[in-house]
Amino acid sequence: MAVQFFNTLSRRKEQFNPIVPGQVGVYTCGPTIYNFAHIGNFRAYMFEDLLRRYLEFRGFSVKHVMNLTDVEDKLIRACRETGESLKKITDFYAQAFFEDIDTLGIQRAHVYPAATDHIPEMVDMIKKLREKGHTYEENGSIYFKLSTFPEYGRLSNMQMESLRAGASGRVDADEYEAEEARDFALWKAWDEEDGVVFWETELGRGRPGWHIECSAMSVKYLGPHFDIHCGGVDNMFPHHENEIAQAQCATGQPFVNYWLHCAHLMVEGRKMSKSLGNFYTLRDLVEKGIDPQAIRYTLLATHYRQPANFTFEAAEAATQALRRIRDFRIRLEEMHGDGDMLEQECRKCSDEFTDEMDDDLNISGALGAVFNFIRDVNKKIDEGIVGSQGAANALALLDRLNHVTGVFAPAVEAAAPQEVLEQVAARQEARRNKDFAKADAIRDALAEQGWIIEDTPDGARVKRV
RNA sequence: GGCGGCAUAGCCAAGUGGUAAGGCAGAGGCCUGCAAAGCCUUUAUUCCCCGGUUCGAAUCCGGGUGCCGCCUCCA
Repeated sequence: MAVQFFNTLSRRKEQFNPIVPGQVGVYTCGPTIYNFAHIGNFRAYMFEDLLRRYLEFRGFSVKHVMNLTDVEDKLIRACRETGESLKKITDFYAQAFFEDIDTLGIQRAHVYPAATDHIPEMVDMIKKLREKGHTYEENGSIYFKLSTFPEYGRLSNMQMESLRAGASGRVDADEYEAEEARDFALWKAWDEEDGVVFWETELGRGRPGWHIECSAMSVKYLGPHFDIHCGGVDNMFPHHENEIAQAQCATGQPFVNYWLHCAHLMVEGRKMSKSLGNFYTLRDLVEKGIDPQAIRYTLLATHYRQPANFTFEAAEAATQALRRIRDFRIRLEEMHGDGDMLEQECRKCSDEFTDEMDDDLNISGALGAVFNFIRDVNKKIDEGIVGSQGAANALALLDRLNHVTGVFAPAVEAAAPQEVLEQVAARQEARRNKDFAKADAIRDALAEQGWIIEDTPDGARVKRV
């Protein structure tokens, strides 16, 4: 089977064929760095991470670009309210963002273009749009004239006529300067509220509209026509529609072949919101003592187009699932001698995993295949027929699948200190002497210190709780 | 008002016409000095509700109910 993705443009699964065989350009809408990202944001970044890793697993060479929005209304407000410079705020939250994606094991994109580093590119694109008659000016601001782009609305299936101006209640249509409320700003003229946040350009003193950065930067780093563009479903309209309008009108070429959109995350069955008290940043969850890998697992385990529900019970379940995986690896590492090569099990697992993932990244099915593999191999280990080579084959497979998912890694934990090992030895001695009361006392004492003792035919195994 | 998504066991969640994956939790058993880990059995006669199509539907169609997203800058 070939890789298939659900393309928002066609609303169906399509076989994935890159423009240049073997190479894939991926652009993903990144964070506005004005605050710590919340776990809903990370669900989207996790999906994009999985997409990129799976494409690489399937042999594609991927170039991944993710923008950082570092100039925008909320940021300017933050500057005004805190008195800090734009750069100080964005530098701080950009660093926090990178720390967070490292915590979650999300691979770094190849390029993280920041909007403020690409003002000339944006100005350039706006000039092209102006030359081609797609813009008009009002009070120094430049707007995109939607009526010049009949294709508008194709991605989100929105009929322009049906869009009610200001329906969301967030904008007072009367105050809007655009000829039509649907038109969007390419360039915003400076006003007093912007303070020192402005650029002097050929377009006048002002700042770019939000949408233009993604068009300008994606075209710069991936070319006018590239393969995949991702984002959350909320970005579909108007942001991605606007990107398409800007890019296609400016370059005269088709823009993106596959649009992939990630559904939202709910928390404890409700939409995440501060007023409901279920709004969490990654840092909040880590502070609660949840293993970042378990957070990764939880965010990853639901198919990306499915609305997901983050619960603390699910995070606990993920913690236990990871324990099962890690314990399985420990067992494999202890295998020795000749025995079953596990070739059949490995092939079955690998094939099923790939088939599931080929089908629009069906991670749930793929994880199911791996857990079936774990059970089948555990059974053979119980039968005592697995040797070191078979175990090595199984571990190699887990490593390969870990490159895709990041959840099949061995536990990262410090080796037991000497004192603990001495206690373990003392317990073994007690057991040999049938002094089980003493042996159990030592085990209980170690448990209180966070060490689990498991007796195996080859001796005691020491693990962190 | 318009457009779209979702509703599967206690929890998370696959499956989208052929008789309910997987993980966690629970129960019983094997193993163990006892545990832990592992394995086995078990846990939804049923997939939000009501109709319809079909030999057959969780899966298709119609109508409800509920939750979620978008409709100018929120993943």
